[in-house]
Amino acid sequence: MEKPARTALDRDAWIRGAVDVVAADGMDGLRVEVLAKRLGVTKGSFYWHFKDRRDLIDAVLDTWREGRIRDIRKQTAAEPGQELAALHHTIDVYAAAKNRKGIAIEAAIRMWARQDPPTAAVVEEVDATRLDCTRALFVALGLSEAEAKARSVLLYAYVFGFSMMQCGRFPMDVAKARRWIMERITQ
Amino acid sequence: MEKPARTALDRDAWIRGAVDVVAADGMDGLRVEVLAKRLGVTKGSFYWHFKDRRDLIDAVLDTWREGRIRDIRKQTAAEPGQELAALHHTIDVYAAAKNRKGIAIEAAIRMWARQDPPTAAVVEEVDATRLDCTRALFVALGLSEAEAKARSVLLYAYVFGFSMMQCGRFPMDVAKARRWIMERITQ
DNA sequence: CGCTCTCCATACGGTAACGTATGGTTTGGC
DNA sequence: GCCAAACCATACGTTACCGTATGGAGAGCG
Repeated sequence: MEKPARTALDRDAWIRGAVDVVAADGMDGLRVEVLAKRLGVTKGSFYWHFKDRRDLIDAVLDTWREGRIRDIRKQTAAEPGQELAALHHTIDVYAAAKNRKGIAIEAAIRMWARQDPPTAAVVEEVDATRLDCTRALFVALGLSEAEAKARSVLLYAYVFGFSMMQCGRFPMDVAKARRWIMERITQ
Repeated sequence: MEKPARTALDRDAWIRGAVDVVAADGMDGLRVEVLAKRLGVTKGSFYWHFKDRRDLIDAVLDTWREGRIRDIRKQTAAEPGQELAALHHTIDVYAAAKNRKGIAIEAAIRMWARQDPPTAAVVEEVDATRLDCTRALFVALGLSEAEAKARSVLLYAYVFGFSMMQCGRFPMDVAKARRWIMERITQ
């Protein structure tokens, strides 16, 4: 009868390709015919799997939201006594240079959210989840609710903000600064 | 003979309109014919004042760079003894909700810089200037070079990052958190 | 008045992309 | 072997936008 597995797989292939394009060119750069060419097919295939371009965008957003929420829950699931290490690890993972693609997607989606309310809602959910996860870690370390929340905000603001900055012409010891900042946020 | 005043003025009017569009729709949304309609003229006028669309983008970038550099120098020009107040004021100005348009332009240009090396160079110059200005304030407050640089990075990363976050679904006392964070950065 | 220079409108050809319609190819079930 | 469903290619009409070519209106000046 049906083959939802294969269908789901092919739809996922489109979504994966779309995510790559978004990372490289932003949501505005996500074009049906361009993506089709990238995947070696024509848009006849696209309009079989998706209603229209908006349908693809929504699918990308859903995938992103679920992945980010699953990820932050995993990163912040610390054994008692390992909360500080989990915080350090979280900062490292999100601010890491190896995460260039993830950062690009974050930026693209947040930019797109400025003109698309549904996307803004998704970003809001992801941010709330992330903030709450690190808040819980800070609370477990003995801080007050208010300070735990403030530190969480500072943590993510730093991570996102640093990824948007171009420090190439500002001479400094990056590793040293990073260590100092991490201490400042977590201790 | 010539009337550089009027010509410069009209070119500036195009640039001002372009900046508005960039703030609202990003650099990809900056379209010659759309902007012309916004300004109540046709693109015949545009191609009189500009060589092509790229010429307009470069003009927008130049205007932005000069404005940002002039602005940060003004914000951080503190009398001796007023350095801490200047730092607080700088954070307030850049992170202020009243500065929504400025923040939108920052985000749009930084997004565009990801795919446009000349823009990346402009962003790099602006960032280096800003970082150096606050670095000088921290040094004037008696901190070491290394710590002054680290604090500057944290300061701007926080400002930019916070502007990209959607904290609507994260319940907290925003004013209180902001005060805590500001203390954490400057003291 | 007539000339020139500035500034803009109109008209054009070309490209890219959207979404639809329709037909062709493969594949699993009978 | 045949049918139907899944999947994709092709062709089409439409819109938006780029950049160019060309003409025209108005201002300043002799």
